[in-house]
Amino acid sequence: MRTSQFPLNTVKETPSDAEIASHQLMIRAGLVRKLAAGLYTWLPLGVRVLQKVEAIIRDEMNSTGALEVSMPVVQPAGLWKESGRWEEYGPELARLHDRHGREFCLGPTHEEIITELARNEIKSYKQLPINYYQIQTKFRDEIRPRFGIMRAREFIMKDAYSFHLDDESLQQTYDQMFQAYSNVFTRLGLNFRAVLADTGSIGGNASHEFHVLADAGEDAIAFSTESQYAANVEKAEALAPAGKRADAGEALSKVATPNQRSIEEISTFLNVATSQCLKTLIVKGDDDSVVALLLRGDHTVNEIKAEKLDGVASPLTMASDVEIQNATACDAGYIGPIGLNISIIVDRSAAHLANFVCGANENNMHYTNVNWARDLAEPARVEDIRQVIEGDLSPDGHGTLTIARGIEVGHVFQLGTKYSKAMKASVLDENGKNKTMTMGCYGLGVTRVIAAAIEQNHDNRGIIWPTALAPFQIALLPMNMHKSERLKEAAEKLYEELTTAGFDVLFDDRKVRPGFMFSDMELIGIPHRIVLGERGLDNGVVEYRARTDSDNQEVLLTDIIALLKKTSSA
RNA sequence: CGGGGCGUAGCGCAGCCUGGUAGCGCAACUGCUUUGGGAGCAGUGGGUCGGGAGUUCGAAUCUCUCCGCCCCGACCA
Repeated sequence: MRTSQFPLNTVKETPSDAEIASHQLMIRAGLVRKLAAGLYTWLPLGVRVLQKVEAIIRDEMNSTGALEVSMPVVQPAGLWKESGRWEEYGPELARLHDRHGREFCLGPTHEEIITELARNEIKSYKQLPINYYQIQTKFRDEIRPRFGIMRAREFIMKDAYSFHLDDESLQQTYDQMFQAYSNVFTRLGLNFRAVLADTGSIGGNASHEFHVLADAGEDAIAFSTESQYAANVEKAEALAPAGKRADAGEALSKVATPNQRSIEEISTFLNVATSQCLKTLIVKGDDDSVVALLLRGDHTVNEIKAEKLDGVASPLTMASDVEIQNATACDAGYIGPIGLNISIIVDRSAAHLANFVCGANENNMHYTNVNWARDLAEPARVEDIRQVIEGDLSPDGHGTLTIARGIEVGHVFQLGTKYSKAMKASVLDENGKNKTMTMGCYGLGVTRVIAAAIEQNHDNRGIIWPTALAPFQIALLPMNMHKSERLKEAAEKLYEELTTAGFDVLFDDRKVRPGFMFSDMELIGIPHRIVLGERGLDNGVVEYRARTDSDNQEVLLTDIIALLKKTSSA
């Protein structure tokens, strides 16, 4: 491709409304343009990248035997009412009417449609298992679209849905999909983790999210330093600290702590570590009651874990000042478990504390050297209610946890019969009996994975595409070609040879200055660059430089193709 | 949804407080020069100042209203 035929819509200035690197670079490199909040147009360069990703996904999906279909974006409300999601889904589901007043929605996902297809087309167990997939545009009316392509309202997703007679078959396909996803992300050259996800109320045996590790990620991931264990921070179990609780030391004492309310203030004022303080949170319980949650001072409560507990209101809600006054006779900031007359739930780590500091249930007073069993009863109810932190023991017993941010780019899920049951999708089994099919679903964010790849691969000059994603493999840059017929001939010849050798080449035949070409090619992230100049031509050499290199390398014109074949396959 | 901010040329912004008829840089176009890291000089074109209403002799500027966009958000205990 020639730049004279393939415009590069690059911009030098960083758009003011782009926060993260991938968003800025996608605009600057001319991959996308914003149309409205959360809506983007893909330019020719961006489409090439999209197509690369889609090709890899198709390749991996097809090799598992999955079958490509294409379902409508506009979906009739009836099916959503059947599944119950017309009511379940909030305003994120964009609803509309046609000219006859019939109700429709823009598909945020396609479970209903595929289940409708399956119940009509699949009658016998002999047709199972089957796995349908599509690469399709989705629409979710996000509360707050942000980060460009990363959290857009309209986006492209590969979604697959498998149907089975039994759970064993589902597990098999699930494992295949897990492997296919790992293959896709590996081929795309991404640093990713398969993360254990909560199967929640929908049930099923397993669910994994695939996350690309990047600082701009919206999710925090905890993963083991030594094993394959990885989980969303919200879901990672916090084990009790190892070893026995320390023995009680000095006697309990009550100290004045005027105007010292927060853990940080108390820690500084009394010169004790925050991990030696006890944090007492008062939250709403069932009915009109309130409940105390006890945590170590350096830990934070995990709302998801806490609100699941019996006696705790869901969603987790902090008690009001009035409720705190009624329950404790002191202000927030001086609450503690000693003499507290409401039900108490103690975090595992807090139950392991000895000689700790806590509020005295009296304004401007705290206790020090507090010990369970000696100064107050042993915790009656110990639960895991906190967020894991870096360095915690890995829940699987191997290694400790590291915490990194991740961008969710894939999710594989054993759905079970949620949709097939609601929508009566069944087949006849060997005995001629009706049997509800069991389902799996497997999503992969096509547009998001591109943003994620850029987050993970860029520098101050622009994008550094992994080979598999690059819109072009090679940038062929002749220096001032318009001034030298000899150079033009050599460049044309090399372009021809490279193209014939099977490379995607971007031949910069614009009449622009060298620096301009270099900057453009670096911004759009072409992995390999060949510079042709008059001087080199005299010696039969060109300059080669990989996007990741900092120096040029002189290569004989006759060797360049062999070199590129070697480096691009390595 | 709540809170904060922004909307002026294709892009990035100034002007607004204190009303007097719109400017800077980049980009675009033309010419000359230049030519190995986003060139220089000269010139040209481009604006319903987000929309509407109001106050005023006069509104980008003040008031009201609508729209669009961006950012942040429920552990003080």
